[in-house]
Amino acid sequence: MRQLDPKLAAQRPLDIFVFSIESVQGQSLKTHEDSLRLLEKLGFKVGEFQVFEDMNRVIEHCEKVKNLRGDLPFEIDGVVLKLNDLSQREKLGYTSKNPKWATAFKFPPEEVETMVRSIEIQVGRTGNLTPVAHLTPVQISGSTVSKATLHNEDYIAEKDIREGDVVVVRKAGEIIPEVVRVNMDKRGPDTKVFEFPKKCPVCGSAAYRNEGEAYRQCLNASCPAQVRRKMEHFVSKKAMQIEHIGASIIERFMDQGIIEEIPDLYRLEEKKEKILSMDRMGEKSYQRMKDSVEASKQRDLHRFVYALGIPYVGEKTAKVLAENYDSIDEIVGSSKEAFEQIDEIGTVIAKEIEAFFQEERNVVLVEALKKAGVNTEKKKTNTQASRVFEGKKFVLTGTLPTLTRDQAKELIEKHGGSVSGSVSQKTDYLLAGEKAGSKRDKALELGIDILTEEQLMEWVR
DNA sequence: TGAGTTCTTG
DNA sequence: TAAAATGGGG
DNA sequence: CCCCATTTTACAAGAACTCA
Repeated sequence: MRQLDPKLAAQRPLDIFVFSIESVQGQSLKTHEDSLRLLEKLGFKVGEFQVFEDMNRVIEHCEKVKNLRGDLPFEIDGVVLKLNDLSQREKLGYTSKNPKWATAFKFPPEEVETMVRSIEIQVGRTGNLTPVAHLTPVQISGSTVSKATLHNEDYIAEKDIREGDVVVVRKAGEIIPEVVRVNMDKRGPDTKVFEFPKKCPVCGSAAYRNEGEAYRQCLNASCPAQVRRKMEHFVSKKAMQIEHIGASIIERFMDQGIIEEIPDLYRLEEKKEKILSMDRMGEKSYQRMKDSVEASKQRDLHRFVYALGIPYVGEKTAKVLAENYDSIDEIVGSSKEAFEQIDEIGTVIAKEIEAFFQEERNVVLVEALKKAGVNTEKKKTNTQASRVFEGKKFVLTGTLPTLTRDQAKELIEKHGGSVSGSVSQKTDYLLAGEKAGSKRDKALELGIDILTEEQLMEWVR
């Protein structure tokens, strides 16, 4: 489906099951069942569903579907269980990743045997050493598996996984390869217990493992592997979102001495000659990278905080920090006592943040980025407003439940839309409240979408 | 200790 | 992991 | 025009760890 030319996609024998409806105008849906019935009535195919009152029936149903799996004209990997009552759903809400009102019952994944050719050690952004099994490639549920993570030292020891072993592999959730166990019957006579390296495989410095911790870590902050991974993290989509610079460009540029550390990304023009002289690097590639780097100077504070790669400061915690401080300088100048006062930040993370900014190198990094022109301050609400209404013309009518007309207008304009007085062909949306009159009729006649205040708010959120 | 996040992997 | 888009270079 | 390398993106889980 992912085609630039829709005609190409249209040629493919595609079909759709609709499984959810996000918002409807002029209808109040109380349950998920209602919404599916409505979709059916409107002519959409919906996935098969059933409503249960009793959890035991739900379990029975999952078992039943499991047995039906092979008979279906399409592949499934499980059954989705959702709370039917929409108001109850709202009460449960979401974590930052998942709804709390739905879960999936997954069928046991297909298991296949293959051989562990070698166990390689990778060094991550934080210095953690993670062992990865390189396998003789095998097909499992539709794709080729050639590697699988072994997590850590203990995991290997517990399952006694050795190079040369025949192992049972499966794809958890049909995606992530996992080594389930060793087939001991097929163990060769001269396999050796895997010895986890005590040195960083990249920089050779001693790798320590703290009491009670799972990972052995390379503590050398200048370890090339770590520097590289930190840079990948910095440019990544959820961090500074520098497009067209990925893992392999970073690696090649580092090998060529074009970049050594993160701030060098902002000085590509100094190395333009060298970049262009590289294989498969032309003016266009250079310019694209340059433009992306330039654009990254305008990212909001929370992205910057996340991009720094402070231990345990992921996306969520970065946002929490950015809500509590207006700039990176304020964060750098703060203390662990202050961090601890913030909800969701405890003693451990507070200490990590403080320690991070006590490192000279990290302060230098922040200063260098600031100097390069990277934004390190929280943007004002009006500049960070979304542009969801860009180019859209609105007309207001009736009395809105909570907003005054002026407030609604301000909100629409803040998000890039415009408001006009009367409904015409050019109108994109009618925002209608109580006692909407002729404008509403006109909008209906012209087939213009009619929004409630609630839907408008939903949109800008 | 349960819930949620981070970190890592293909 | 797979697949499409993109640009470089032959 | 074709081949190739690179990026991007969706998919997703499990282990480790923190917070409260």
